[in-house]
Amino acid sequence: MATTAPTETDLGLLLSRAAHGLHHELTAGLTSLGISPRAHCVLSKAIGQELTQSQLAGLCALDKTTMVVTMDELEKAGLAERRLSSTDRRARIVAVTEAGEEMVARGQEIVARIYDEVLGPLPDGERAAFVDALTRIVEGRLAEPTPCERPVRRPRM
Amino acid sequence: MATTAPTETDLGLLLSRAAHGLHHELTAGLTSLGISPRAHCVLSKAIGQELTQSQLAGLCALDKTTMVVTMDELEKAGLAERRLSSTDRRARIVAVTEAGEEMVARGQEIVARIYDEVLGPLPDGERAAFVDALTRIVEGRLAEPTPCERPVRRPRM
DNA sequence: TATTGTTATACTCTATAACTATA
DNA sequence: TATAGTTATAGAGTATAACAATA
Repeated sequence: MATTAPTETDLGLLLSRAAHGLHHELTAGLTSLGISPRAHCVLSKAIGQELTQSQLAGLCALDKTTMVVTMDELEKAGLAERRLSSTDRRARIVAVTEAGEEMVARGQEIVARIYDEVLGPLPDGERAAFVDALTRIVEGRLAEPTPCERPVRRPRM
Repeated sequence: MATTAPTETDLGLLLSRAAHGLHHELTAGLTSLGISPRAHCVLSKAIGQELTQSQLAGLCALDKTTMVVTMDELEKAGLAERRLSSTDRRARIVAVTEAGEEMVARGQEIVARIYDEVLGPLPDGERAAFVDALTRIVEGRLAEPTPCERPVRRPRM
């Protein structure tokens, strides 16, 4: 009957399931607004700022070509605009429209509720500690990725 | 100068970056053994067990067709075999070969080292709490995904 | 020469659908 | 009728490459 040792905690699987599960919830929750989690993320980080597409891509961990696609969507939906930078004529500043600000506001409500539900299993006192720990992990060893022959693609957002 | 409120913690982005970052490290670390994180995960969970492909797929959060592909790889590499179940003639039991056991042992060393490095930014006392919290989150609200018209694909593994 | 943004396209990879065999 | 596994293929979506404009 001696089955082998109960597989030790699989951090990779845990994080993968958590990220995918949350992404799923965000996708489901935001469909009522007709916006993707990625578009919402870009929009919410651009609001009230004067960021170029590449700066925004960096903040959202997106490839620059993926940012182009995202901006195309946002512009077509009238939620954001590309404006010429006054200091660098190559760059485009991402400006959020009024409709975009409205969208972010409504999106944030949904997103905040989902975050709250997802963190629900943790006692109040532990939530901040968890998010803080996760932040430190992301900014730690993972911030300087090991070079890898076969590039590892970003997950869907 | 009043830039808008510093975007509140973006749990989605954090988890996405953590999962992707770790996946990247695992991929880079395991290339020396010629095995993918997914194959290692399947192998490590099958070892010493008598699990069918679909049971294993459930444990590893894989689609059954993805499991077929993975098993094809593992079998071709001589790391695992499909055996007929003695109780259900439809099912295939995943058996890990000796070479497979050796591979898991070597892989676990690498994976354990990477986990240790990734959790490095956390003080010793917090690591277990973090993993525990993450586990509860995954087993909480995220365990019963909200129905969603547009199915959200699993991330790459 | 390096960088921003764009376009077009190639590639990776998961999921769907259809099917067989068995329960 | 439902499930395990397989095959083939569609489909989604990110990354690569090449290019134009500018720094």
